[in-house]
Amino acid sequence: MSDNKNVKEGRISAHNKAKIIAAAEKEFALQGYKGTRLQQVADRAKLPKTNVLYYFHSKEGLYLAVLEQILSLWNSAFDQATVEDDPAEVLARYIAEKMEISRTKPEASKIFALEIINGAPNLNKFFRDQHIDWMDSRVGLLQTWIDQGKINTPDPYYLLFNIWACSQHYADFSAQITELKGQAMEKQDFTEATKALIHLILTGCELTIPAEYS
Amino acid sequence: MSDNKNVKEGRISAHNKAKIIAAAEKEFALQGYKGTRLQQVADRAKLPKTNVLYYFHSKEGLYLAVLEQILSLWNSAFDQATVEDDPAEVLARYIAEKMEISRTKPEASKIFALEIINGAPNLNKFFRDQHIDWMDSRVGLLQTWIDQGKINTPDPYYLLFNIWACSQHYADFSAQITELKGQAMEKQDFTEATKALIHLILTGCELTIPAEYS
DNA sequence: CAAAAACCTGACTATATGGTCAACATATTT
DNA sequence: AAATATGTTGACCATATAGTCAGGTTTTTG
Repeated sequence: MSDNKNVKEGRISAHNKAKIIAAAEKEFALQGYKGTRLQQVADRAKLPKTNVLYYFHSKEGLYLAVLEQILSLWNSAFDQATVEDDPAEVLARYIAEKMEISRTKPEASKIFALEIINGAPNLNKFFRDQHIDWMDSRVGLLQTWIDQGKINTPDPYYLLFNIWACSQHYADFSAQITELKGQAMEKQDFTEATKALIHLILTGCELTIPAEYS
Repeated sequence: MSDNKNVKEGRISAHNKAKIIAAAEKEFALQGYKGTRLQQVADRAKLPKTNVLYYFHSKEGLYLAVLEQILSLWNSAFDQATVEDDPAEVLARYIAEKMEISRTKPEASKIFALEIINGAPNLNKFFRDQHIDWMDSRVGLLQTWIDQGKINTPDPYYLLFNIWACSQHYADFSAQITELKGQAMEKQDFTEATKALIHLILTGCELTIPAEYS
């Protein structure tokens, strides 16, 4: 995972890698891949630029390391859901999870968005196949629920796309939201936005909203 | 609008400006501002790079011209809706319009998204104020409908954000959607996606879906 | 406590790219 | 048909930046 045959296993200073990746995450999210300057990453991490290159042999290597860490955020309780579970519970929890990521990891969300807008040239390397498998599996589950008449929605693909779209939006478009609401969203605002989204999606699927999410 | 005191009103060759802007739109959408090379814009427009600089004195000038054109897409029938109108009709039509823009102008949508992810440094110059006014007005309208019990949703802001999020998603994340669905969305797929989204949002607001959108 | 491995970094380089400029070409006006 | 405004372009430049390298320091290991 993290030992991209870079250096033969950094011991004490794997600490530095973390600092650099954290700094790089912020820079990539704000400036994009091409717009990010290694010098700025180094400055943010309070290390000389050469040190950054020492751990990650190239800008691309650094970017891939950042991306790899970001993709781990896709893991969710929804992965293990089965037909036995309650659709309303599962979906509400999934939406809440996604919203929580947007709140706590907005940079990760932005980098993911930038990558996809760019045509996902790097994601495909180590994400594509498992992502497709995951999708097939989850679409299958949702379709079963639809067939059983438990949820009412025209298409499981579009349902998932719309959930992702809305939850990601609160991270990716935070600048616009801040302008239009007059101030940045706080934790409390996210709680309300999450409730609103769960209300919209579950009601939209003719599901009853679980008590803990209403 | 288009005569940024650049050149004293190009006559025959305002034609070139259009060619350059169209080329730039594609490049900026795919590569981002920093990632876009003027040479590539010029190549795509089949003109020498110097000619691009002749019409748009700088890369930033070109970008702003592109952005300005994109922002005109925000105009919508929803702008003129009043309390008298039928909320279901108005919202369904608005969603359909937004989806149509995602289908026919994906580059514009992507550039807008990139700009906002970047913190909207340029949008604020000539979009911010009117955008805020528009939002206040439309939120007011929706709130009236909510108060009248015509639509059931917790918050007009989040309703609009979620509509934008979903409709934009089909343009911005087309690469991911193509991977997961196995092929790029065609016009017919957009028709289905639009129906699915209208179903989700209107049902989510406890509105009846107008016949022409079901 | 050596020796080796890992870590650190200032000085440098190759290259790419936004932008300038001056000479030239073509339209437009009087 | 001058004269003037507008359009065209190759050659050039200043600058920024990813990446190299050699010589150093610190840490780990036997």
